[in-house]
Amino acid sequence: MATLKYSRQRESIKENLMHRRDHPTADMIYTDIRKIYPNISLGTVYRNLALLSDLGEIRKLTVDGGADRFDGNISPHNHFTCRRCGAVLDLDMEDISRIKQSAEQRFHGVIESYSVNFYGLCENCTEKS
Amino acid sequence: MATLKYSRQRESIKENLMHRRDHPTADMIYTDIRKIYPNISLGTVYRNLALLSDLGEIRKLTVDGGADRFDGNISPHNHFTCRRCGAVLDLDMEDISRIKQSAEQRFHGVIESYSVNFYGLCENCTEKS
DNA sequence: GTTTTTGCAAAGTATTTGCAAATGG
DNA sequence: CCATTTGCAAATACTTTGCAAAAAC
Repeated sequence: MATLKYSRQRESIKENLMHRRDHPTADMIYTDIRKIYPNISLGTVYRNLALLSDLGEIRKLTVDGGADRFDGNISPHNHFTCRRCGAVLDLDMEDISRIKQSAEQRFHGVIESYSVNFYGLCENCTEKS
Repeated sequence: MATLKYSRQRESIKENLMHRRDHPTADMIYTDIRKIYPNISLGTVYRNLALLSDLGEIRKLTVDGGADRFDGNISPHNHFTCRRCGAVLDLDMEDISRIKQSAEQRFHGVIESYSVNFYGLCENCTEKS
């Protein structure tokens, strides 16, 4: 049955994710939440991130190099990862969802989702080049 | 100066990658190469894959869930990953490289590359649903 | 009271690295 | 010879998991 029960840890994790725009790793969230719940464990953070992601309440981002990132913004949008500082940023760009239809055209199977990641140097790191 | 020296292990790894279309993980390549060089170590496989990837002779693919994949085909193309069997397939689809310009339009930084991954069920797994 | 969630620690993957020996040029 | 590469093993990074206690309902 797996009825879902409330937990303040989970609530706090979601809350944390909703109020930041930096696409943190599980560990970054853990560090942050510990200021409120000093006894929370990293395992609990991972468990709840997986659960929230399965529920579709948050989004998990797999980017090149390093740990997975998490995003409280589930509306369709794409990301940029800076190869120098590692920052993961939202990209403000026109809708490209037609690439899904484009991929489906000659594909024999079911395409359920897709993810687009851009890489390069962010504004900050470009200046410091 | 880091002058590049020949190594049959590296040659064999590249050769292996060039003759398969299944986007293997480092470990899959390791298993295969050991039939030819039984003493090769997994570390050597990882080192050479990283080197070849840095040289631009092969491509490293980071996909959701699990180990990185490697592709001997460096011409621009996109991939599909099956959530059931884990297979990573090439997608035969129209050119979508304009999404890069689209992303650059309002972005203050440098976009050097991008990767597009589609997810769902492959033909085989769709039938068995 | 029963079920879910937690904290802790240990285990499980995936990948990298230090070092002495082997190989390449 | 000198520089690079290798094999091996240990180390690291990230994530999952077993279990008894705590919290939710």
